[in-house]
Amino acid sequence: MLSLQKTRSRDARPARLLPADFYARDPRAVSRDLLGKILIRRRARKTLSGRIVEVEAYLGENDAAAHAAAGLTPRNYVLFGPPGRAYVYFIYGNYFCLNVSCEPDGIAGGVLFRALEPLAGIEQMAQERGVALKPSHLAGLRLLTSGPGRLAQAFGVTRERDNDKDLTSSSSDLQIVDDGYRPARVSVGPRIGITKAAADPLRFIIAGNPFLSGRK
DNA sequence: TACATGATGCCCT
DNA sequence: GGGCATCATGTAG
Repeated sequence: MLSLQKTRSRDARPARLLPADFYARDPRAVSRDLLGKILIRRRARKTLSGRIVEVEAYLGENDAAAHAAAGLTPRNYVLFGPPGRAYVYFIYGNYFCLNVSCEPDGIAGGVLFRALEPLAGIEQMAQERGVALKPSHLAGLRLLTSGPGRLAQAFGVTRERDNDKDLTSSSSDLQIVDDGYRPARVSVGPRIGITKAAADPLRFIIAGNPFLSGRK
């Protein structure tokens, strides 16, 4: 049986807000370095947070699977803009997906958040997801943030509310911070749910983490 | 447990 | 009008 909260930091080290230059790099490098960082949604009543355990890199206009491959459009302009901004898109008529823009301003690239390990605000996440939660039950917790559509819903992410939001601003209600945690082992494999460029190893995971997306 | 399928709406051609 | 960086549910084994 896997223990819960495998990645909860024991350190008292204060969390550091990731700056824009962290994202102003190749999405593959950003992806690897985002594993283990913490996504935070600050709300009036409660703060939600989750450890990043699975991401995918989407490259520029030469990546056939990337939205940027279509060239600059009203939908995907954030990918071409400054680094560290939220790119949110609507998919399959039901779900939003959250990305962060990479590369310097003018160059396209992004990272898709595919799975988090819930850390704080779990009751609120369950409410957003509309799931009845049995406390400390792993199968139930996995339903909250194990998948890109799920984590966006759990964190209340929408295109209207969050698209083009600056994740590197200290005044932002959506941020990514480093609390000093470092993954024991990172694995890389093919991206999920795509047909073009499907073989490229651009999916990055914390190996063995119980909150990865997909069936167990 | 594994796989197939329907729901659902926006964007781009 | 086709396709889509998904998820929940149903059915078969």
